[in-house]
Amino acid sequence: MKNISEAELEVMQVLWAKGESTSLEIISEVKKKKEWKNNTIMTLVSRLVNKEFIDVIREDKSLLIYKPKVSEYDYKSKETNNFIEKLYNGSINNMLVAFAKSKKLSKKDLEDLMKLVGDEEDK
Amino acid sequence: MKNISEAELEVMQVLWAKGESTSLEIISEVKKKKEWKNNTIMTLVSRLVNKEFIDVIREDKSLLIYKPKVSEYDYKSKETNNFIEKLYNGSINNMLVAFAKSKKLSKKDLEDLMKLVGDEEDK
DNA sequence: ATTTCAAAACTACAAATGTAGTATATAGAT
DNA sequence: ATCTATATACTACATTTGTAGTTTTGAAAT
Repeated sequence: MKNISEAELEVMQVLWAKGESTSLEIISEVKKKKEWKNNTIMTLVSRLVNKEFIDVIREDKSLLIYKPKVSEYDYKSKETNNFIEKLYNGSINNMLVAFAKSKKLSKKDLEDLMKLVGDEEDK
Repeated sequence: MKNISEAELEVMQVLWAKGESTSLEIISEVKKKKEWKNNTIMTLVSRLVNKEFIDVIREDKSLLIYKPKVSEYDYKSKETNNFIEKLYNGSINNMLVAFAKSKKLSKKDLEDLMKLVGDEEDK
């Protein structure tokens, strides 16, 4: 599978949030965060279509509709695993240790997570 | 600051682990993980020197010595924050929730971390 | 002093990425 | 049927990255 570049990710985030969108909606959403020209944004869209991360649907009249082909969860967990592999030798714990030390992860954060994990493990 | 590319990171990991190395050592270490030509590896080194992630020291005779200019911790935390910013809206918790759900993070992992955080917070 | 061999420097080139501009096609207005 | 506005497609170009090959330099051997 190809990669989603950093700029392209901005477009995917919109599609994941909206489920699907027209070019106009993508453009207006992306512009809330980035000062990119319409053409720039549409170039990213079309590259994502080529890379098969987005489906294009022609719904009868006029405007095309763009729809993500990969789920946000699938893509992000793959990426996250990759990231942890590269920087932390594959151990999420290595990573968290670094964060815990820098105080960016508090006891309370962890307690909340414990609850969540507890619930999930019971299921 | 510039970026360390994925291939370049392989070189930095060696330098971080060793503290400093000669070209020969870098090459032999990198080759333990990647099937790259010597020239390829040295290209990465020289790009890192240009990007100022590595210092070159000419220690009297012959072989140059390469030394990291950024600390592993500094670089990796910056990168990690960046990553979390891009994918998880800046919240490490968002990320952990995803992992907890996929069971890649167990209750025991979290308990271990709790201890660590506890210790650190006392200091 | 000359030769040789390896380290270091420099050059190369395709693919991916960021960032658009230009051309075309077509729905809607007249 | 023609014109117009703009959505969509296609082209462009500099930079970064992956992946080396070629040239130069200088220490060691003879």
